[in-house]
Amino acid sequence: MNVGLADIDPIALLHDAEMRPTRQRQTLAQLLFGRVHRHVTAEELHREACAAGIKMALATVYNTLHRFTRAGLLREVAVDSGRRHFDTNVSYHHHVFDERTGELSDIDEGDLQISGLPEVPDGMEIRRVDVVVRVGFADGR
Amino acid sequence: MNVGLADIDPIALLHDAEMRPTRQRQTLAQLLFGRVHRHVTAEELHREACAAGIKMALATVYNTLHRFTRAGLLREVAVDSGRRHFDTNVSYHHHVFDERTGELSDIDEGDLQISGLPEVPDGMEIRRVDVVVRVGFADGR
DNA sequence: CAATAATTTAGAAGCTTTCTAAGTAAGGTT
DNA sequence: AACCTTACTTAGAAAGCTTCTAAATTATTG
Repeated sequence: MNVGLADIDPIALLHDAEMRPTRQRQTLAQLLFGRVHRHVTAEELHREACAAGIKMALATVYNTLHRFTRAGLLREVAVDSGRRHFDTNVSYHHHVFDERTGELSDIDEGDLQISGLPEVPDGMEIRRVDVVVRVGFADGR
Repeated sequence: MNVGLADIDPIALLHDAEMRPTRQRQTLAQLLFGRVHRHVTAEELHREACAAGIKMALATVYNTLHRFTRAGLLREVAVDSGRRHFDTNVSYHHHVFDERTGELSDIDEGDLQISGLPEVPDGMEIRRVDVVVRVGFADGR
């Protein structure tokens, strides 16, 4: 349960997403989908790619994160109003956000349950439900 | 339920929040707490204040929103990673976010229920739980 | 009314994200 | 391979929101 992913083939993954298998995208796919599920921001992922020796423009990371999201490989999570967070786990689940560290972690599907989602008007649909449990030190800060 | 607030006295409100009753803060308090519950961004509130004839620096609006939040008069809602949203309704409730319009609306307390909130380690506490139901057109865009 | 402390302000600065236009790489065809 | 076409990457600029700074103003206290 949620321990990891099968080893993936970045080229096949990119092919399925109808994206050309460039060196940059292969690197990012490897970093994102290579092992366990992850939560990343563009900046973090960019730093990792550079650290791995594959320098690329930050704009490329942004472009790729958006393409992956559009392809259903990533899901965006609205946690803070400063930066965008992306989650490789696209199945239905919710999050804990640690306000000290800025770290995001999954709540296993089924642990947290929601009932009473509102009706939406005809022609509209629920796109996503974000539940973020924000935790911090009990003593204020 | 949730139709409005009693008319407030901005000076008393500011006094209770241990904030000096400046003209700017009185104006903002009036706009925020004068009638029904509201969701605002700094930019919106600033525009309203200017439209009401009380020009003030955008920085003042930010400062005041933060002070009000710290005083428990406002609550921040994490919905989009571009701007901060503040809600005058600080009681426990959740939100619907319309992705077309960028508008935020309340879900009445009790309509949407959550169970199974996670345990947090000793010394930590749950600061806030944000539930945002994101809606949009059923046909993609 | 003077003295002190808090607040406001304009503008600059900071950050994250997006845009632009030019260069580069990939895929398909011969 | 060589070629053509289209997709992708890139650096840098630009945009958008928020915070900072230092000086001027305003509120409070004695």
